[in-house]
Amino acid sequence: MTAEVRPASPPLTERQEARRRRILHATAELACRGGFDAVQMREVAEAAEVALGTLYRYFPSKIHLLVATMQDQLDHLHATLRKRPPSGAAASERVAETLMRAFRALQREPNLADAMVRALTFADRGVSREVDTVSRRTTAIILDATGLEHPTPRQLSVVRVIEHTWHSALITWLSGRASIAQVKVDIETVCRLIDLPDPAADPAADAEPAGPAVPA
Amino acid sequence: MTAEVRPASPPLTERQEARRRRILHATAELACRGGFDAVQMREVAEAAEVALGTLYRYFPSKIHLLVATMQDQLDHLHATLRKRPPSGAAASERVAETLMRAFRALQREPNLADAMVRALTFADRGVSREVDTVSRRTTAIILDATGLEHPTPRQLSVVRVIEHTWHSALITWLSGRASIAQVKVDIETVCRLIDLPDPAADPAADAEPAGPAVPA
DNA sequence: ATCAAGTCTGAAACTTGTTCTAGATTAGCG
DNA sequence: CGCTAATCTAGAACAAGTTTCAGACTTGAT
Repeated sequence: MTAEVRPASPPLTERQEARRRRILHATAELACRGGFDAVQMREVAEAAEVALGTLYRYFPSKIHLLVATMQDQLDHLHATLRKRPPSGAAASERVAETLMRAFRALQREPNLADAMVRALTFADRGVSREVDTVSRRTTAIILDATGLEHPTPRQLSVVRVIEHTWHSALITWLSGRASIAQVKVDIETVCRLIDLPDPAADPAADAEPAGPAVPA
Repeated sequence: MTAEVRPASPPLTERQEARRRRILHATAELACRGGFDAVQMREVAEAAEVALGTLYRYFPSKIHLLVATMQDQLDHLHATLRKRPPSGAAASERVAETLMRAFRALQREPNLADAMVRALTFADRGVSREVDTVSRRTTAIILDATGLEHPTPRQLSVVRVIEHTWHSALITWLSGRASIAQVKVDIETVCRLIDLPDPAADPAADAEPAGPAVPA
């Protein structure tokens, strides 16, 4: 619950970049077998061949580490998705298709998914910045799928709702409380919101347009 | 990650019931100042005047304890809500009104909300049963607000999506990444799904109707 | 090449959730 | 009442996240 060293990351040397990569790689490795609990800081440090203190210098907590891993994986995913854009006619279909593709990717490594998603939702205020980065990337993926160039505030809210559903549905699946089929139905259900017309004037829609409300 | 003693709870003696109450009360107390981190098992035990081992006999983990606390609070809430049912004309308005009332209740004790919600989303498979109870109570509250007597599978999916949004929006608020106004907009946005007509035939809608998919 | 500042290592210590043990208490029953 | 099984207590012990520290190593600038 400490650590304040964000104000613009100083450029890393090559060896440092390599260490960072080794750490993230070891983390994903351990997460793939065993999930959240199997990612133990001492083991990550050992597998990445860095001292425990160094691991904590790079990632100030286990949660930071796993959220950073998620950022990493999201980058891969976004790149993959760009290569073959969704094919549906309606925006809602394209978004649902995109999310189901992401879902299938997560199903391939359910333990890794477990580790990343649990970290994401367990993160407290100290990890706001990093969680927000993940959220912005997810938003970007969804907006890409909609094809919208200049989304209205209402549409942004719809995208947020889709993201909420996405995260929470993942959790219920990971904790064994919902089936894959149910997640699919829920995603398709929420995506229907996209195609709804914007009501002309709704004063509630643009209270606090976007951007996080992170306190100093 | 052990403990299997659910198959019908044996009736508790009076003293046991009292202990259970003391524990839940102490938990809520500690949670109110300090949130999730302030609920420390040793402190709960001390405040409730039971031994640590006894605390663990009643609630096999901190997560179980906090989820049970949430069940407790939900009961209060549901009772309160029944007294003054929502007044909106459309089902979507009534649900939004109900959830916003619940939200305002949580705002009164944000630390307690933090403890309960974090526990809920962090819970792993070992807590499925208890989390599912909370989920069913939440569903009941929402269905009450809709006024629907015999919801269709599609409508149940909508209710699940609303629940997803509710949980996830709470998390973003608790972690300081969304304002109260944003949560309000998101809730109102997702509630618009309720008033959508049921498309006549959608084969996806009734794959795996309801009920948790908890493995033995 | 050399010095200062910053970084990395290894190891121990500390915190808090969880488990375990031995003995005291309690509850139900004949 | 007296017995037995279950429950409760106090406290130690263990596990994993986090912090700390002394000393070795790098880096960058002179």
